Amino acid sequence: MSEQLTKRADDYAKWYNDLVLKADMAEHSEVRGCMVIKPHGYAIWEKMQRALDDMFKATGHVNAYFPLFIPKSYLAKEASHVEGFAKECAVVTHYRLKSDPVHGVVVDPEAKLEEELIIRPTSETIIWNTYRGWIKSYRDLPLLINQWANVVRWEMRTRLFLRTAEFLWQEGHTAHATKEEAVEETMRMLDVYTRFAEEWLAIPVIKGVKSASERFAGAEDTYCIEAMMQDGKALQAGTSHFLGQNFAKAFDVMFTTKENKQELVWATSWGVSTRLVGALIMTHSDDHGLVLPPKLAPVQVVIVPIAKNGEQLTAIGEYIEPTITALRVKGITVKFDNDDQKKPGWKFAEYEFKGYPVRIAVGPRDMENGTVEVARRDTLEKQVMQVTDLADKVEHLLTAIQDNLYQKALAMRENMTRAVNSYEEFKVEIEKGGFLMAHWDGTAETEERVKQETKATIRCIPLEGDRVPGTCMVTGKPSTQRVLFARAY
RNA sequence: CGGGGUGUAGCUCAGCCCGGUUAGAGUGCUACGUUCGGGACGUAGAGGCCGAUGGUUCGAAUCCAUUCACCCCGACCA
Repeated sequence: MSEQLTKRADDYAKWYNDLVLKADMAEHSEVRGCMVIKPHGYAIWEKMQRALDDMFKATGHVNAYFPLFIPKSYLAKEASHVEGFAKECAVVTHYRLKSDPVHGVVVDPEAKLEEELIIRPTSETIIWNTYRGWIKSYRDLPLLINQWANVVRWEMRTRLFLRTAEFLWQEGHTAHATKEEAVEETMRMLDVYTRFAEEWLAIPVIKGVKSASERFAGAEDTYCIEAMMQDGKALQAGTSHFLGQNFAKAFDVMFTTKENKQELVWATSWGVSTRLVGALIMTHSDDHGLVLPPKLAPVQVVIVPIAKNGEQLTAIGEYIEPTITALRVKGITVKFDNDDQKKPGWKFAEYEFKGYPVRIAVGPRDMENGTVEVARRDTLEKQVMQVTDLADKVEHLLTAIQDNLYQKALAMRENMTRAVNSYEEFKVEIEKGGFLMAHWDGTAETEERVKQETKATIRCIPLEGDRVPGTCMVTGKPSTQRVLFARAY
């Protein structure tokens, strides 16, 4: 194999980086902190978008698009929001260049903006400023809007897909007449993300609420789904915020009730990003390369003919054609790789590395026997199958792979999740990685101390499972339930 | 912003300590032939301002200074 991949056990971070680059998903751009998402990576994101967008539509949302540029003053209107994002905003100060004999082009000092624009790190402010004009009456509510967009957060340190200066995401922004409706919406979207993670990404997640210090800047409550990567670190896979009336207050968004009273609107926002591509990689992939759950694989089944010459290739094409048709009728994406420039062995390695879930090899021997060789990427098992009813068998196999990936990820998480009862035990256990369920007194001081001393943070206060009270592992004060601690991405 | 590293062929890198013909390898690329059930082989070829600038020197990929870029580890964050 010419493309040597670092082993996970040797250096997990390097393995991840190598994999992203060598599987042709993305590369570093010339601009620091930014990446080029290449077709194989982007196709995965497109599949995610499609599935999520359908789920958003099914829950009553519509798409719209708001500007990339936000007047600087908007950000300042919500106190905690500005505090959260000010440090990482790119700012546009001028609107024109002019040619310069020495430097080619320079910023035209004459073209300074009256009010500087920031490039959105998120869109709450501009959206709520717009909503003010849209919402007048209870009849205008609820307003359920999503946008697919890019955002920029000037990060000091970046990693492909997991953290880049610019990234792609969706952000839902909804407005409601009552607190109850807004809370309900927050939870509904958290459930949508949970279903998406488990059914599509094949990643089991823990639903929870963030502690105050991890809360979104401007939210009353931030809910999240937390996933565990193979190295035992946590990764936040989605968030849903109950924003209360904070943005309505900041942007003066009032509506007239049935009783003809003026009231502030209740808000939510929720989002997932291209970081999910990173989550996908770090959950399922192995030392042989990318492993993709069938539901998100751009191509689910690749067929590699093994032919000595053009006639054989044609014969194989005819032999397998009914299967290809039958697979496509089932909505399964199939690629018949009849490129005679590349050899079968090369193709095997290539498709394996890029994570195609199922590979079917067909050669002269198969045509004699009425068979094909079917290889599954998740287990690397190969078996010879009769070509009869092959499409049905492959369909079942894809389902089995999807299920197997989820079960494997779940088993891994279960193995690496444990309850700890003392801080001493915690300090030892956290070094081994994984999720630690421990009692916490609910104070920011204790949380901060644990973070400083162990680098572990409270990922969330789980909404489900063990909710038995106890005493804080650090201070011994009362705790309402165990919370999830981990080191995180 | 601290610490470490790397810039030489499309890619991965050697050469640099100890300056000296025409700067190398593997891989990829092009052509032709033999091959084709796990990244084939042979033959012939194309491909480089050695990151940039300035010094030292008869002579610099190599020594010195400056500078730029990127990567990795930390602090900050989705």
